[in-house]
Amino acid sequence: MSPPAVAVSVDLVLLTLRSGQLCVLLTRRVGTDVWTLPGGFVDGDEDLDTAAARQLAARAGVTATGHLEQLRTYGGPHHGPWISGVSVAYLALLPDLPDLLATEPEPAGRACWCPVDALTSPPERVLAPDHLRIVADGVERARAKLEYTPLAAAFCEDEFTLADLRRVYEAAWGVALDPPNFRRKVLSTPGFVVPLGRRTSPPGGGRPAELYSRGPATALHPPLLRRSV
Amino acid sequence: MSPPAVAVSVDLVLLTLRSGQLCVLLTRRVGTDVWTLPGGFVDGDEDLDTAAARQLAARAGVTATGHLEQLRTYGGPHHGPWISGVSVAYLALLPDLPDLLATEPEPAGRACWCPVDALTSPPERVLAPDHLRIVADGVERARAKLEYTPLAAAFCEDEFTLADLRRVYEAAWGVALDPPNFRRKVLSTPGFVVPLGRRTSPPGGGRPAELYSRGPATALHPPLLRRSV
DNA sequence: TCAAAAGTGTTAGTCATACACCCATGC
DNA sequence: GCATGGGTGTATGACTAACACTTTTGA
Repeated sequence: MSPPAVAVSVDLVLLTLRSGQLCVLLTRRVGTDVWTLPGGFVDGDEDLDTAAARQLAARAGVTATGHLEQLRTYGGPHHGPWISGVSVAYLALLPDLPDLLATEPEPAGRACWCPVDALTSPPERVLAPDHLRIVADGVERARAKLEYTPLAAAFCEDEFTLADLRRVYEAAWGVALDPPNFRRKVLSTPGFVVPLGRRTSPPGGGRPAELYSRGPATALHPPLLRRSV
Repeated sequence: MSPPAVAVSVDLVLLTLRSGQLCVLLTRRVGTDVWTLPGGFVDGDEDLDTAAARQLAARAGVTATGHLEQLRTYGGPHHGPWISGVSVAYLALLPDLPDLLATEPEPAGRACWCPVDALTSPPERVLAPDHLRIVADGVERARAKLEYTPLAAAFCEDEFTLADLRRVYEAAWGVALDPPNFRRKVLSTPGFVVPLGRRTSPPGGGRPAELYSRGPATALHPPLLRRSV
């Protein structure tokens, strides 16, 4: 007997930082008020990772910058009306893309960056419940990975200051970090960031900050624990 | 147009500790010398998690004890001959099951616990390359999760001593841990283990050790870092 | 009585935290 | 000058690592 075949789709949890808030990209289904994650079906001849990268390029116009990883697979008859068959969720961390809504193919008003805090307690924007679960998993994964990987830099531009990096942690964790200690911690972690030898002036005055780019490390030793900076 | 449909299977990375070695359950394909992970197709009307639990019960005769979580999903045309369509891998951590080979439905010689070190450098047992990748991902996930979750206890029986727990870490990480410091670390982590008030004698003499059971914690604060016990 | 394993005590070194202070720029 | 933010110094406290030592069993 031949095995049962089901449709496989890829859904993206696209996270970025806008105005100090962690935001996720949502799209509105045609003719409804229901917001969902961007995504689409996997082509028959492409890899899952390839399908996710294709969706990311189509939705955000991004290929090189940022980070993309598989999050989790959801599926089965109990996962709600918006997941049919099996859904492979991917998590992407991107720097702020101010011109995103202009470059994507969706008409205006059909996609938006929504602060993740606005999805819960009480929700200011209604998301399909199965997709809400996926967003929660993605946010939790991102928050956890900030601790022991250098992924915070994926939220920054290619060149960034340590204050930029610190603001990523502060926005994602909702805590205030001590700038001097944060600086020491990051610089003492091999391969986290590499200094560029140039400086940039902060808006509104203040001493120019050194510029850094992402380092070669894939894990942080020691980790930057949430309660220890 | 209707979306392309593919077959979805669930594959299990079943880890346990045997004689102080981290081992994975492998099955041999009929009429070949190729070893693969146990698994099977997902039924049309069942959840992915349900399908994984069903496979686990069928393969190891286990339902209550141990830990089962989704690992990752593999798929696409470039993932080798042994994955057709999409494969959702699950990771299970189990206590040593001495009677496993007797209770499973496979005939003798068709399934075995294989030390994970015997799969690499140089391999003593040949595993399908795509499945080797899945095993590596599962082992890495397990090793990492020992640091910041109480999952080490999933490798132990329902009642265990701190020495049992310590041997899990030592086997998984390949390091020797200082028993006094390990004891202090575990007992000072709230919810990791709960004392039962009873004791058991170690084989071959020695002071009886206190018995513990798994605690309610789902994460370790602070984590039990690999280089810090 | 000896070996083995559990458990306690202790100390030196390391690291995190908090905060005082200095530097460099815009206004 | 003064506000603002970047960056350095430093002392206190907490925690880790290493190991000496005691306890309790089997042989």
